[in-house]
Amino acid sequence: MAAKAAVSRKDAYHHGDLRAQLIRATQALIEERGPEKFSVADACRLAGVSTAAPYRHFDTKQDMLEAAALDGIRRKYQRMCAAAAQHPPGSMEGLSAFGIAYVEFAIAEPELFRMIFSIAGREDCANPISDTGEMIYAACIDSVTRYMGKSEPDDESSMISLSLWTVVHGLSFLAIDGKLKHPDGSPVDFREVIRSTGGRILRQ
Amino acid sequence: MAAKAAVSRKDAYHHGDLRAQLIRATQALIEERGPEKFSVADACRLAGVSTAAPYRHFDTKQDMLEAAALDGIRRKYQRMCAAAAQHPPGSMEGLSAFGIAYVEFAIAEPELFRMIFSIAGREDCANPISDTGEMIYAACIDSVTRYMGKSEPDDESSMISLSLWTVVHGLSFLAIDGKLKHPDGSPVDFREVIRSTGGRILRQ
DNA sequence: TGTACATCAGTGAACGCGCGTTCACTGATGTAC
DNA sequence: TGTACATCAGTGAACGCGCGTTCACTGATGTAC
Repeated sequence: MAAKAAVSRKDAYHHGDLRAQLIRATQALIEERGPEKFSVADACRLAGVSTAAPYRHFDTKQDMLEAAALDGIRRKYQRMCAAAAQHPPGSMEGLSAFGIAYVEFAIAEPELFRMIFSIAGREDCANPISDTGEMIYAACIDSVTRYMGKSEPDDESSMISLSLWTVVHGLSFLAIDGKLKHPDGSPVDFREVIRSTGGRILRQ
Repeated sequence: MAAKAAVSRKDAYHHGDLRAQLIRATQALIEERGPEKFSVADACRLAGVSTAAPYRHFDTKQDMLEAAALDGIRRKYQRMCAAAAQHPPGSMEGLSAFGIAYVEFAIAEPELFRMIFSIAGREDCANPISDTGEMIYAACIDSVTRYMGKSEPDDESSMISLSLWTVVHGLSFLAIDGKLKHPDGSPVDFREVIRSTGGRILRQ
């Protein structure tokens, strides 16, 4: 699916939403061609504005990319929380849903998923992207702690959280790299893997 | 550590090794500045040759990047095999060493590690990078099958291999993104995690 | 061993292109009176 | 309600730059005789 101009030039003037729209355009282009090929000019074409317009909202190209990544991880966090909220807090089902939403986001927006982590990994100092990542991890530790019937996180619950995160993170990358297959080529259901592996880790 | 010219212009002439040297330069630059910032011209400066020289060995910039990734995954495969070969075939220790070498490669060359998988994941058709990945996975299945005392891989041994791969792949990304920490900030020893989680998965 | 020559693997200058960014500008909007 | 004006958020033209790639070339090497 080729990206197309979403807004006519006329409507773009003072529409009050250009920042958000440029972020969407950036994300769409990254998925379509990869972050290496991304250009500010392309994002402008897609949003239907002049190439100077983004500089009212972002300092540099790098800022645009980081804003796109930040928007991505925030959406991811929201979806994970929404999925977990369908189940009792601290339940096995809630934890599974939390992890499943993690992998689903990676599958839905693989290039953005990759970019989120390569930015968060490359930046030395604390930044909003890492902060949101910390919130996700904190929510995981909290659920695990509740699941185990404890009032405060301890070494055990945090090590278990790390194991769960490892599995979910690993599954995400294997899924978007097309490796989640049985030897005969049939697809592996990552939800099943999360439920079974997650169960085994939690029950030790 | 800034990359520096490794060879004087004089020596570069007909040195018979320019292809390999450009690959090393490409890898060094990717680690230093990230793949987005990589340019053919920079690689030439680092190798001490003119900007036209690479075109004796590569068709395009993209070819150079792919050659760098292919060289990377082949080195990784060799190191993993060398590490596993220190232990009896099909032993727990051999499997752990195999996985530990996987994560160690990711930690040593994080940007190359990322690039290997984003190229392998993005390419539709089979390519040499994916082929090498398949060899690594096949070696894992083989070891697991031996460990379980079976003569042929079956559903069980391949599912266990997938779980092990998930853990090792996930740990690699968490490690290079600086997430392998206890809540108090002290580092988590990924070798311990591999041995313990791997043991639990293998023993079910 | 010496010479002629084909081939290989570089050089260095040049190219056109698209990019990121800047600038003076202007049309649209909201508000004070 | 109508008008004047400050501010906001765009335009469009332009810039200089560095890039990927091409080209005719040339020095070094290996080989046939």
